[in-house]
Amino acid sequence: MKREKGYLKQILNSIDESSLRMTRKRERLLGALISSDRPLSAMHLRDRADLPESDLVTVYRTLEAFEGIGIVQRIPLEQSGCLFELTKPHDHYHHFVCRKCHRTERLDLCLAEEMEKQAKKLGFTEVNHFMEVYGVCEDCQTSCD
Amino acid sequence: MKREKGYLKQILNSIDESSLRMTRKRERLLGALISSDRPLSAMHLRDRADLPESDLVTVYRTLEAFEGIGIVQRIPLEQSGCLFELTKPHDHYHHFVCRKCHRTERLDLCLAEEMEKQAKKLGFTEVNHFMEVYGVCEDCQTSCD
DNA sequence: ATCATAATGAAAGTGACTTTCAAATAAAAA
DNA sequence: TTTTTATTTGAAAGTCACTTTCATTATGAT
Repeated sequence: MKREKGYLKQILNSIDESSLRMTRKRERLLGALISSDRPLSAMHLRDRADLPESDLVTVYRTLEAFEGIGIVQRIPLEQSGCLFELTKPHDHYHHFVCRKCHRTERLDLCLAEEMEKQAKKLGFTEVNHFMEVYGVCEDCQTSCD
Repeated sequence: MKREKGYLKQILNSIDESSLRMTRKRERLLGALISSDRPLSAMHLRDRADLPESDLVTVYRTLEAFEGIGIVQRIPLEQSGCLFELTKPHDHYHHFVCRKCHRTERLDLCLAEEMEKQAKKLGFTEVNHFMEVYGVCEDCQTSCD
């Protein structure tokens, strides 16, 4: 998960330009997102940000707010739940997700344009898309269970 | 949602070849799937099959069983829940899904091969993928809410 | 410092399944 | 046809991942 130069500055700018208030908790959560080299669940992010157990609700609200201003992307998991990752503002990615350990790799492939074209032909608006690939990563193949 | 000729016979064969027992409830549910021209939720399918409210659990179990033998596909919705549709055995499709009315259109586009190739390069096995496009269909654009 | 707006915390609520386990029923075997 | 065996069902409780409510507190623009 390589990040471009200037990436963080862009993220901070997005926050500044939004109406979001930067509280201590949000700073910690942002730090947790920045420090992680992979998408994490809300619960893992709460732990990584050293927030108390009861703050899960704040984590969800903050992630939703960050998603709203385009600096966080949500990766749906196969059965339920999702992971969150920091993105270059308003960018988006697709992933390979290990269904055992939830390790992810970015997929350098996106059909956005082709799909939007087809969607428009069918009369759909406000189009977005999900495309994720699930499998079992190398490490998990050898471990039993 | 055009269905090929011989489609139903293939589905019945799949059931015969499986270890699934064909009960009255399963027949009704299969009928509900066959008679619908679009993917439906478990609840809608229960209603369309005229099964009592309490039989939702049976509907889920049957859909899971049908999915297991490859004659039903699950279409995840954006926020939570999913729709189910009958498929040619072991085939799969991608969709445009209206996020208001859940009307779906098939998308004649799939990156399976390209993705599987990339997945293998990264060491992933047991790969599958999900790719759905969400938007608002023509009918829902004019209705308020 | 004031104040309008936004964020937080505790607790209850929600939706969509999923599990448990005993009772009923299919299909296979005798 | 009658057993036998495995599968299916039904009712009820449980689970998971959030989401809402609402009173309290904090932020940041003026």
